[in-house]
Amino acid sequence: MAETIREPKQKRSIEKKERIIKAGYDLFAEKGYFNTNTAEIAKAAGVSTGIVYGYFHDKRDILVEALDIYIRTVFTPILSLLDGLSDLNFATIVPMVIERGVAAHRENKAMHRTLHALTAEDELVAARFASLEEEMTRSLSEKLVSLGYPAEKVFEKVHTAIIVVQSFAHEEVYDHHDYIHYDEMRRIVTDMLISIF
Amino acid sequence: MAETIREPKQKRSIEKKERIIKAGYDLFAEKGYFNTNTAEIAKAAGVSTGIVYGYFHDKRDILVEALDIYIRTVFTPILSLLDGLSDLNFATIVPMVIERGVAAHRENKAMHRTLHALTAEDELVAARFASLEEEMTRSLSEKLVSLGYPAEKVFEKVHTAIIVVQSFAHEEVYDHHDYIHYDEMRRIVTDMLISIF
Amino acid sequence: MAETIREPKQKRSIEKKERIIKAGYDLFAEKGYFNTNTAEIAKAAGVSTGIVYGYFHDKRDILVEALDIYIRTVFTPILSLLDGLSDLNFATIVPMVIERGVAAHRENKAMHRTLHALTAEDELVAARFASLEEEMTRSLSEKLVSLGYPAEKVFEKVHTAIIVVQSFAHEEVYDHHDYIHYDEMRRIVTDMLISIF
Amino acid sequence: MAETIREPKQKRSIEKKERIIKAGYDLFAEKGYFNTNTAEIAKAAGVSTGIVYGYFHDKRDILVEALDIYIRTVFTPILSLLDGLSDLNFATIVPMVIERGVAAHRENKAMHRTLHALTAEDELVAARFASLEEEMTRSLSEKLVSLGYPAEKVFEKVHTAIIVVQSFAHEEVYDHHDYIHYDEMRRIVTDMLISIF
DNA sequence: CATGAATGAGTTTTCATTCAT
DNA sequence: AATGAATGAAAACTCATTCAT
Repeated sequence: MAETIREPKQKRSIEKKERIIKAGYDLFAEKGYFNTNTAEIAKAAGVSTGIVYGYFHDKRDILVEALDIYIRTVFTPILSLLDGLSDLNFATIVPMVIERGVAAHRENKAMHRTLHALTAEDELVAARFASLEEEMTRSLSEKLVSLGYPAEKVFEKVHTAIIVVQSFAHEEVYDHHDYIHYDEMRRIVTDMLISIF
Repeated sequence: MAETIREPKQKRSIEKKERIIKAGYDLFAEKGYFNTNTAEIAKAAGVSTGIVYGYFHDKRDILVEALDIYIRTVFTPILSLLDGLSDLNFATIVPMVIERGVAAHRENKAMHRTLHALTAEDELVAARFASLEEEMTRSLSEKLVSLGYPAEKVFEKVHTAIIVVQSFAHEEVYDHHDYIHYDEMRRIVTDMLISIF
Repeated sequence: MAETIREPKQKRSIEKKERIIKAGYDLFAEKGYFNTNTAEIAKAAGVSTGIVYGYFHDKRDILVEALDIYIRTVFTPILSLLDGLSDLNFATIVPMVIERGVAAHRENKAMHRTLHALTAEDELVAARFASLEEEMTRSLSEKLVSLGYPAEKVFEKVHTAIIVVQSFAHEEVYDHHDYIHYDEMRRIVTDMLISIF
Repeated sequence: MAETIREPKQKRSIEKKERIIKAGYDLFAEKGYFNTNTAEIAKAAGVSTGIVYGYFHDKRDILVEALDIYIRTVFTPILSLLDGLSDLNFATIVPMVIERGVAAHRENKAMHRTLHALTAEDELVAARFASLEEEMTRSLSEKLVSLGYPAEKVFEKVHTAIIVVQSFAHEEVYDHHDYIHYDEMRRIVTDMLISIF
């Protein structure tokens, strides 16, 4: 009963599964998770409703796989940003990271919002989000330490930086208030973060 | 076909309406908006399902009113924090504000999460959240300026401070990662914010 | 969640609940349990699909209530048959009981079949059927003993009689084979049962 | 549009068809007809879902073939029981037949239940069951008459015996009530049947 | 012959909203 | 104003059967 999920091996099937995830991703992003139904996803993916349940346990399962894609999309470029570095000039690094963070938000605008939202209604999504943050914090911290940065309080510093970048990116991408000059704000945030390190 | 939402004048009615909002607030906070149905709200409020629609247009309307309560609950104490001040010693102010922000989060823990989540599925909620931030930024900025703080970039500074405090409070209240020492992190955030002003 | 079942107090509601059970009863009897869906039941009862779930947990719940009706219908007349007796003349009693048993079968023909069938797919139904038999055996046995019949092996005798009557009734009502003269067969069964007592 | 059901001639195919019937038999017996799906049957038989429709018209067709197996299984040993007889000593025959009937029930316990159940939802199954009984009655009657038993009412007597044995076997195998001593009951049934002949 | 992915109609169930009382 | 029974559209999910490979 429970194990009727197909792990597609053939190329055509893999493509189909990915089409479903993509359709789910787009629809969830556009209309929100609760405003999207499986029939729509199937239709958007160009498959029947039935086969959706051949690849996924249920609707939430699609979301979870979409979440993984999202995480990879957002996480990887930020990490790879530090790969090329040999010394630690935060006056250069911080603006780059902020830029990348904002870009990631912008590129996945709607999905970020939806996924973030689900955090309140779904434990599993919340857990994955938390572990994404953890992984980012750990990876970045290790990178810094390997480049000679003192290990003391490095987790706390990096974690603070991450939530600040996220907040700012979220702010700039979604909440865009008229009374704020975002260039100025970005400069303030940048200086603030440099002051940590 | 006139809109038939009552603006209850009598005390008994006002109480009843408030009981419904309170019940909605608690239930939404506990189980999320989509996992709560109107019958439950009515029952928890001790009224009939039908009369809910005498006081509210629809289910979302209850949410919106609950949102207002939330906003008042969170907003007022932070603003009043600055009321007693006569000079601007940020080394004192910043920790107080952070403390207040975390407390507000803690006291309204679940509701914050739910409301924040709805931001992605509901335009109106998103708009109210945005205007809450705007109002806070404006009020606080004016307060600072009236106390002699230079007006230049004050909106941006205050706004940055607000989102940072929010992020940190959210972090400390919900996401509580094992690998983070929150005392240290709070100190880092405090210093960081002081550095802005 | 689980306790949203209405226990209707008002006459109109009780009637409605009974209409649903009756509709279920008839439809299950006519087309079988698995070939009947809730929408049909609702339609036949002249109610909406939704309200069915106001009165019953699920489709099977309707069946269970129908089963209770069936049991009462079949059981009561047979028991009351013995009520008027003051002495034990089995040459009179046995034909009467057979007659009543066949009549009960005939009157509830299709439902008996369906209910009996469900025994194989549903534990609860099987259990209720078993306890019906138990109750019948006990009641009849007590009755006989109170009228002076020796208590020794009375359960076994009565139980045997019950299953024989049931089998014969089932046979006569449903399976009606051409090569059998049912008058003769009934006489054989009658004599056979008299021989027990 | 010719009917495309294969009548498998090759040994491998015949085996495959029989594996499907066997799988169906076991699964239907275990979980009931409606709670078993064709994919499960195919999997249990070690074949693809598609090929099932190469050997059977539809799901019910599998059931029908399983029914035939069941009938042979139950029918043959009882008939052969009488093969060795040369005289008619019912005091010996009746207990043997009862014993065989109970054994057949016990060995095909679950399937009997399922098949019997289907009687209510499926005409064809009902018809086959009826003709099984007819065949048994006729064969046994002929046997008896050929051994010198008077032909008068022999069908009715034999048929009565058959349904009684069936009922008792069903009772002993499935319904096993605590308040019944089955040894005693079997003795009662035995005596009762001997009294017929 | 064989595979197993794909179909899509059909089923159960929920729930925001309405309405007779 | 108030009740709570009633509505019915909509949603998630299943599965017998077909079909491209």
